[in-house]
Amino acid sequence: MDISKHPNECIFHLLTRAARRGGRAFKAAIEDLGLTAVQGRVLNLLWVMGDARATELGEQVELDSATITGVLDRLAVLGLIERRQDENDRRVARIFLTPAGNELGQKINDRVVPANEAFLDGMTENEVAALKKFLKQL
Amino acid sequence: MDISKHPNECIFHLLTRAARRGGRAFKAAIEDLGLTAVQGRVLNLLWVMGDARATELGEQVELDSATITGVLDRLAVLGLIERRQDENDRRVARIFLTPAGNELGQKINDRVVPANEAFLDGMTENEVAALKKFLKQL
DNA sequence: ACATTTTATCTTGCATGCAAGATAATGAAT
DNA sequence: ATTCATTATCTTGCATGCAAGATAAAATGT
Repeated sequence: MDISKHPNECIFHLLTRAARRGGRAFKAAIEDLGLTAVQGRVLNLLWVMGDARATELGEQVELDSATITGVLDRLAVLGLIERRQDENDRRVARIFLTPAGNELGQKINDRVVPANEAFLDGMTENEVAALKKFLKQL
Repeated sequence: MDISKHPNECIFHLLTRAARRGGRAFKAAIEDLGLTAVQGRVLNLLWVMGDARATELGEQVELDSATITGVLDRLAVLGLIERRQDENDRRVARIFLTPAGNELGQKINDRVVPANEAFLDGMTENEVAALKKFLKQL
């Protein structure tokens, strides 16, 4: 199949479409908790990691420093996280969950597995494993 | 593998990361032409389709009407496209490439296949086919 | 014909996404 | 110690991404 005349064969096109659909599905899964998809992913990631540096979170969710700063700002305003200067390296902003953030992080976590299953409905376990393997190596 | 403790197993996480990497790769492939990744994809799509309604373009690239409006605005300012009211249905904005847009659309198209190959380097043809099939059905 | 509903696009407001550059603190080299 | 390079974060400016709602034109129902 010739990509040049079939946009649907272009990997960039396909990845963008799939990611947007996934983003909407995840957003729908956590919408009632009052967070956007990105905020939810960052909060859940922090819940899994315990605490982390701002840049570390950004790397995990593939956001650059400019973007993660804004996301953390909003999570802080919502009272879900706290920024504390690292004692050993005062350049570092160490991020902690507040009790409210911890609670919400866990709630999101409880929904991740069902949301994944719903989104991947129709694919066999082997197919899902293959898809994930491909996505990881890109 | 338990997703709840391993963000890297979450399909939303994996799709977002892969799509962002793809976006950067595509952007790098067309950067010297002076367009963003989204603008490039829309212009190339229009080049393939000949002409199209605004909404039609938005559906293809998975952008909603609010977003596609802005993208088309910028492409129009750059002198690459023209908006003409459809004669049969005056609600419809029919989008046409200008000569400059047509030329640029083709240049982008010439780079799509090489950029795909570079990005998918390391995967076999069968793996690529499987990946695309999965992405299409999500 | 007229009111209602639907459709295509645009507008507004806010949240990413990212390039480029500013700032401050650490580390390395002399 | 002082200079230089590096690192972590933040700021600015502009381009998506999208919810909600406005607007105008077309289709539908009575």
